[in-house]
Order: sequence, then C-alpha cells, then structure tokens
Amino acid sequence: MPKRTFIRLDEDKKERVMRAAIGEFQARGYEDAKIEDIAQNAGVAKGSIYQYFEDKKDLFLYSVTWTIEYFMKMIDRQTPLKDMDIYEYFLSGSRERFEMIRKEPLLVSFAIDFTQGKYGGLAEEISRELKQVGEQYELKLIANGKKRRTIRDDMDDKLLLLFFQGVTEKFTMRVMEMAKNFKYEPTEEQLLEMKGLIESMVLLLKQGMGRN
Amino acid sequence: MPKRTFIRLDEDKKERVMRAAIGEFQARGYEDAKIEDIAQNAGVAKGSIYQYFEDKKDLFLYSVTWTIEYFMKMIDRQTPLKDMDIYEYFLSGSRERFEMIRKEPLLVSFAIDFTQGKYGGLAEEISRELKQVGEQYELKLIANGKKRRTIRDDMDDKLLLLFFQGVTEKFTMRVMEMAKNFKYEPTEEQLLEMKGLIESMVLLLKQGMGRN
DNA sequence: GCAGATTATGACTTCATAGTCATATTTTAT
DNA sequence: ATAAAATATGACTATGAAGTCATAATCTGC
Repeated sequence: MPKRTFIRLDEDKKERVMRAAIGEFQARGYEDAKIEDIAQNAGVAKGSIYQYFEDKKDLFLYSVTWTIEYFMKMIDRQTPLKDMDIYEYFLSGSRERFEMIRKEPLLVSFAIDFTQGKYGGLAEEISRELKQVGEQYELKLIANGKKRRTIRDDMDDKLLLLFFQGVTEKFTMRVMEMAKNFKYEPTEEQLLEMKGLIESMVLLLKQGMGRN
Repeated sequence: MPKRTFIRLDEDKKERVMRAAIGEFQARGYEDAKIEDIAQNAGVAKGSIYQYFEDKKDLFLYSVTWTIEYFMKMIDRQTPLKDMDIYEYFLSGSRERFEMIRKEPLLVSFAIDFTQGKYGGLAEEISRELKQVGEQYELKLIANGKKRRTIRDDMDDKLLLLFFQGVTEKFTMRVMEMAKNFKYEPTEEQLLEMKGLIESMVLLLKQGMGRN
C-alpha cells in the first residue's frame, strides 16, 4: 500500500509515477526494473519514490492494483455486463479489447503479463481474484446458454469454459499484435480485416460449442 | 555456448549441472537465480560453473538449448510425425504431452515458461525458431485437412491455426495442472477422466473446424 | 510574513551476488 | 613414477542497485 504522502499527491503526479513504474516493469520485468529510472521518467527524485512507497515490491503491487482499477472504471462505463449471449460477449469483448489496446497499449500489455503470471508469484494473489471474477461470469453465460439452447448441453461447463478461454486468450494476443502495427489511425481496410477476423472466430466458436 | 571443459565432462555431471540450472531458473526466474545455489545443487563449486560457461547468460541460454534438444530426442523416438489428420495430431500430442509432464515435469515447466516469453527477450530467438517449426507443420496439416475434406475450407488457414493453437495451449496448461496433482501413479479413474477430457476436446475442435 | 508541517532531494550506506584467480587436486601420457 | 595438462575450488573483488537520511524547498493556516 502506498504511504499517506502518495495518496495526497495531485492526480497528475500520481499518474506520472504510476505510468513510469508500469512502463519500467513491463519493459524490463520486476528484477531488472530500476527505481532510479522510474523516478527519472516520472520526473521526481529517487528518494521521493521511497516517500511514496515502502519499497520496490510495494510499488510493484500498487502498479498492478492501479491497472486493475483503471480497467474496472473503463469497463463499468462501457458494457452494461447484463445477461448476454456468450457469442455476443466474445464479440463485444473483442471490440472492447481492440479499443483498449489502441488507447492504452502499455496498460494492456502489463495486464496481460501479470495475468499470465510473468512476474512469478508476485502478482499472483491479486490477479487470481481478477481472473476468477471473469471466470465466474463466463460460467454463468455458459449455463444460461445451455438453458437458452444456444450452447450444446452434452458437455461439462468447465470443459466448454476451457475451450472458450483458449480461443479468447489466443485471439486477444493476435489482436494485440495487429493493434501494435497500426500505431495511428487504422485504415478502413485494416478495420475491415479486424472485423472479419472477429466474426470468423465467432463462427468457429458457435460451430464448436453451439447446438447444431 | 559452453566452454570446452564442460563439453568434455562425463554425461552424469553435465546432466546434474543442467538440471540444477534449469530447476533454479524455473523456480526463481533469471535474475533471482543464484549461481552459488546452482553449483550447490549440482554438487560442484561455484568456480566450476565459470569453468564451464562464460557467464550466467551463457548458462541460461544453454539451459534452453539443452531442454529443446532433450525434447527433440524424445519426440523423434515416439511420433513418426508423418502426415496425420489434425485431430489425430491433437490426440496423440495431448497424450504425448501428458506422458512427458509425468516423466519430466521440470523440463516441461521450463519449456512452457520460455516458450511463453517468461524470460523476457532472453530466450526469444531460440524459442521462436522452435515455435515456427511446430507452426509450419500445423499449417501443413490444416492445408491437407482441407484437401482431404476433414476441415472446412471457407476460412483462412491462419485463422484456423489460431483457433487450433488457442485450444491446444490452454488445454496443455490444464493437463499440466492435472498431472501435477497425481504425482505418483494416476488411478484408473483419473486416467479415464483424462481420456474423456481429451476426447471431448477433439469433438469440440472437429465440430468447430470440421466440415459438417 | 512567520512557524510548523509536509514534501522533495540526491549523496551516501548497505548488501547481495556475479565474476575472478591463485592454488590444489586429479587425470593423462609416457 | 613423473611431469604436464586439465579440472576443481572457494576466498576474494568489483559492481550496481535498493534503501536511508539529513537537509532543503515548498506549502498551509494564521
């Protein structure tokens, strides 16, 4: 947890510090990240970082928390997260992610890294929670889909989830790569390609998990 | 590259050193791995490690190479790797991986970590090559599947590959977790569960990518 | 415009470990 | 059996980054 001093800082400085930290951790990994560099990039002195946080680990953990909270706010504003069909969920999720990657590539990269356990045990606890929230929701969608007869009911929910998550995760990575390529505004053509990709994937999902 | 001294060592010592190194890197990550501990676990002095390798990085890179070569030997011995159907490929691949995880959990964990880029840029070059070999083969299976009419031909090969890989990777992780749980001989029941899981997954794949 | 509180700073200390090297031990060749 | 070559060892050095702290600058309320 950050110290009182950090909490009372004005938003602008807080954000500068957090983005500098996240950028450093994302680029170099926890061990290689240098507090000195983070301070430099945030435009403060190294000593200040230690007025804000207990130690390096504290700073790292708060970087994770900060990122999660950032996305929480984003998502709250966008999706109503009501009871959707799982295919809609994939569709809107993919689009949402695509937008986020374009707007906040750093935060998305960082989130993917800690979700996938790239920082060893460090971020495990916090990110496991996050994962489970998503998972719970997806399981609900699957159960509802079965009732609604849009999902085959001859298979275990857990297995269907595995299938769905596998496709989703890999696909997210793909979308990330594409988004990186067109740094600025994507062309009409690229947007169409993206759209086609997403829709084809939905088709594959539907075909696989759906009741045919 | 290891020094001449290391290459001339007897197999037993070489293996002890490599397994100690891999164990350390896998458990603690590159930066946190301590040469002293590796030496200790291999039953040699710290100085000896530096008679064998240029530096820490050299040792790490060779750990990756050694692991890849180990699996190459394994796989060569098992699968004929002829022209299979992609569903058979998934099936036999899953079983093969299951066996490997039980036999060499450490090496598999390590391989998964560096394949997924957990060591930052360090292992990137070597492991990208490995990935591409697999990918090339899988693309061939997809192309053949289309000809043979076991795979739908209304979709891009790359997209089908993405779909296939997503499912496969996530599934491998799941299998890993299960294999960890029954450390010793799996019970009859557990083996059946495993078998069921694999077969259900094949069904989902077939349904999704297949020509229906 | 002053005093007390808060925040900022970077030179300095501490600490851990990568990497060295002089010496000891073992192996090989004759 | 002996000398030369190869290998092993761990105390020692060098390095670099985390974390400290005394002091300076800034802010806040009166």
